[in-house]
Amino acid sequence: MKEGERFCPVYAAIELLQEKWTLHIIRALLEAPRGFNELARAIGGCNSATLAQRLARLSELGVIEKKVTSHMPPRTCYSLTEAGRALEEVMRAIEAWGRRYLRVPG
Amino acid sequence: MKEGERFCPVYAAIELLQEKWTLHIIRALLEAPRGFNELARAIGGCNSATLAQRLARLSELGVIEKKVTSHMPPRTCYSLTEAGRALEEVMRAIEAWGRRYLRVPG
DNA sequence: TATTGTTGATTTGAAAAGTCAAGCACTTTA
DNA sequence: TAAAGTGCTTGACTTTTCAAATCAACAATA
Repeated sequence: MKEGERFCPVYAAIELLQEKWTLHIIRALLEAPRGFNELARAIGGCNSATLAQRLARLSELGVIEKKVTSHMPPRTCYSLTEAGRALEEVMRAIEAWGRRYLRVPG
Repeated sequence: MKEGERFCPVYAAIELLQEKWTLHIIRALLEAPRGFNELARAIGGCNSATLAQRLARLSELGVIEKKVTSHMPPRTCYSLTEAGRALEEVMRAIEAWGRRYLRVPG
């Protein structure tokens, strides 16, 4: 919450997007729906405990959707909801900025 | 780095923006240049140790600029560089998304 | 047939990151 | 004269993230 205790959706959006791995998850899911481990690999090796927590939170907020297609062996599919897909504009802005202003360090 | 060890500017941009407080800092500085404590208050009470570290990193990457106008009593002014100002588009996208999709919880 | 490798998680203890409170040396305000 | 403000730094403490082990069931390999 913060910012004088009244709810600010922009502050809340920033709080959400700045959680570690969240933007990477969005980026990967914008590309294609994925399973749990597949997603972990796609975003560059997030550990499963953190990933599970992020996915739970994003699901709870209605940004992503989880479909279980098999129980044992486990098989799940995570995809973006409409709200999630709307983050494509944020991603595009970040991509454009990164390509324009970030260079290989050293 | 990650993503097969070759440098990906988009991955790097995400890594930068997902550091805690970074987006809040950008947002506050897009509004106006500010001093250290003023900035801490504006973004909702980030502690000084973390803030100092974030500002150092952003400065190093050329996103913000630090000007010392007085040594004792100390007085500094942080502002965005061109690269920093270019993040306005990212902020605008985040703002639009937050207002459209985030509601007061409960 | 037996081993190995998948799948989506959860649990562990240890490492890393972030927070908190105090303090610095000095000016301005009350 | 005292209190409050400036921009940080330091060391102790708490929270978050981490890698590794583990699970049951099946597929593919040896």
